[in-house]
Amino acid sequence: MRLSRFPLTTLRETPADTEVVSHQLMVRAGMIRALASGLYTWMPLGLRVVRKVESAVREEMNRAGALELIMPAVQPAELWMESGRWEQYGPELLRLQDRHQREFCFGPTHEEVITDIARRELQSYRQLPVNYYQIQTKFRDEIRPRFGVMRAREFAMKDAYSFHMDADSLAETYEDMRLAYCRIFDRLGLEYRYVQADSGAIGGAVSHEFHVLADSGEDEIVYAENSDYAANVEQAPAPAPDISQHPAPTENLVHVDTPGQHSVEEVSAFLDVPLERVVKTLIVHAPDNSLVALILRGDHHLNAVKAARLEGVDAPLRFADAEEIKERLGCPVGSLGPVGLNIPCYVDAWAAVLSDFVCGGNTEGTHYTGVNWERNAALGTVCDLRNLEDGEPSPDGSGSVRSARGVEVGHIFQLGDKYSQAMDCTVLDPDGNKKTVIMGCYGIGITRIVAAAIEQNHDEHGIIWTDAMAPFRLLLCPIGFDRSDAVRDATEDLYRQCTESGIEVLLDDRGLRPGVMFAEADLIGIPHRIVISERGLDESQLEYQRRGSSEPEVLALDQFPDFLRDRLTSD
RNA sequence: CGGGGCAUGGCGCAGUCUGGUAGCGCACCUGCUUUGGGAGCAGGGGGUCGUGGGUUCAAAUCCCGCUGCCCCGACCA
Repeated sequence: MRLSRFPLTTLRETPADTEVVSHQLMVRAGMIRALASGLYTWMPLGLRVVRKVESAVREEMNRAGALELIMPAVQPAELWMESGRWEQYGPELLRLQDRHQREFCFGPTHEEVITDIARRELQSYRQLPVNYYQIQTKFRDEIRPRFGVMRAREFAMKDAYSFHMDADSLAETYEDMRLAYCRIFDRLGLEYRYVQADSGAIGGAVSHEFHVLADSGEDEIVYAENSDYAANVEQAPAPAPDISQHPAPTENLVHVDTPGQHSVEEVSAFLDVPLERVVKTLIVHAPDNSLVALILRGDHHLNAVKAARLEGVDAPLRFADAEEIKERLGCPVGSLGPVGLNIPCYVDAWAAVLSDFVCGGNTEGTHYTGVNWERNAALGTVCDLRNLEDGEPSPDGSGSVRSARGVEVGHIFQLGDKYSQAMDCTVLDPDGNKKTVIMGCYGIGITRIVAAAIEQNHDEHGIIWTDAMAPFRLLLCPIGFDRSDAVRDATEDLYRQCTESGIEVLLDDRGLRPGVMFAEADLIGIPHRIVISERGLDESQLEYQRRGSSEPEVLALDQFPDFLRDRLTSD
C-alpha cells in the first residue's frame, strides 16, 4: 500500500475528550473516529488491526473444532421472555419495536438465539458435543461508555456456545477453549493471565477470565509467583489470621478527644497508634434499606464484591450517604466505631483478632482507645471483607502473590443447563430418553483487544504493534522520494520485492519532510521500518529499525531479500 | 440515574463577566525556499458561534427551554 493512496489523517495534538492512552493514540493515529457516545467508526488503518485479531481468533477456534456461524444482531423479545432475561436484563438491553410494534432487542449476547438454534437442529446424542461460534457486533447500552473502544456500547465480540450430554464432555470442551484462548493471546504477542473468576459458590459453575496486563486496566488481579494460581482480586480469599496472635487486653477503654481527626490516617498520626491498630467502620445498606456496618483494620482495603455477597448486605454494595448516617446513627461519618453501635456488624477477620485497638467514639470529634471485642463491643459476624494484597500468601499455599492490573479480554464459562432448561433444549440419549443438554459459553472482546494491546505496548511517540496485530508489517521511509531519482528507484525496487514476497508493506511515497514522516511512523507503530536515503545508497546501505528499539541497524542493500526472508516471513 | 463542566472553521482554543463588523495555533490549498525527527516566508479557502424561543436599534455574549458530549459518583465513616 502506498500512503499517497491511503489517506492518513493523524493528529499532532491529543484530543481533549480522551482519557486513556489507547483511546488517545487510536484517535491520533486515525484508527477510529467517534460518531456518538460509545459508537466508533473503524477507519481503514484501525480495521486492518481488527481483522488481524479476528483472523487469529478464527483460526484458533477452527483448530479447536468450533464451527463458525452468524446469528442476527436483532433478536425477538419472545426468546428473551422464555429465558426470563427480558425482565432481568435491565436498561443495558437496547429494546426496539418494528413497524408492527413487535418487540425486539439488539443483542448484547446470544445465548437465547443459539439455544433456539440448538433445540431445532440437535435431535440426537450422536450430534454432540458441538461448539458454535460467531464474530459479531454486539450492543450494550452501558451506563457510562468510556475509554474509547475499551468500553464502547457497540463492539465486536467472538462468542462461542457448546452443547453437551454430560459434565465430562463440557469439561473437555472447556479445557479445549482455555488452551485455544492461550494460543490466541500467545500468537497476538500479548502478556496476559487467565484467572479464576468464580469461587464455585454459584451452583458449581466454573469460570475463568483472561486479562491483558496493563497498568490502566479496570480490574485488579492477583497471581502466585510460584504456581498457576491467579484470580480476580474480587474473588481471591485473603489469608486467615493466626488466632494465636490474638493477645489479651492490657489497656482500659478510654474515650478521647480527637478534634478534627476523621480519617484512619489522621487518627493514627494524632494518637500515635499504628494504622493497623485502628479500625474503620463503613456503613452500607442491607437489602431492606436498613444500615449495617463493615469493620476493617485501618491499613486494609474493603473488597466490595465480597461484602456484597454477605446475606445481610445489599448487592451491589450501596454506601449510606453522610446525611443518612448522621440522621440514623446520630454521629457524623469519620467518628463511627463498633462500641455501642446499634446495627448489625460484619467484622473482617483481621480486625476481629485485634486487641487494644482504636475506633471512632460515635460522637463528633472523639475516638475510643483500648477497645477490645466482647469486653467493649459485640463482635458481630466475622468474615473475609478485604482485598488480598501484593506480597501476601497465595491462597493455594504456594508462596506469595503479586498484584497487577488487567483488561478483561476473554471469559469462558461452564453454563450448565440454565438456558437449555428454560428453553427446553433436549436430545435423545442412547436409550431413547429425552435429556436436557448442558452448555458452555466462551467470549473474546475483539475490539477491546485492540485497545488493550495499545495500553500494554506504547511509548511517548505512539503505538508499538506486535507483528501479529500490526496493520502493516513493514514501513518503507524514503527520504527525498519526490526529488531524488536514486532514492525513488531504489525504493520502488524494494517495494516490488516486498509485494512479491507477500509482505504487508506500507510505502511512504508522499515526499514529506523526514521529521513529519518519522513522527507519523512512530505514531502508527508499524513494527519494522526501513529508511532509504541518498546518503545510505551511496554506500549501498539501508537503515533498519524495529519500532520501540532505540538503535537502528545498518543493512546492506543486497541483503534485503535475506532480510525479508529471515526477519519478516517467520511467523 | 445523581452531581459538575463544556458546546465558536477539520482539530485544539480565545472572545461571553462589561452586547456593537468573529479571532489565534495546528491542519487544508497555491507559490517560492527548505529537506535525517511534526520547517520558513508570502498569498488563499473555510464558521447558520449545538438548537428553539425571548429581550434589544443591535446577541457568540443577556434570559428561558431543548439536545449532544465529557468528567466525577465505592472506602475521611
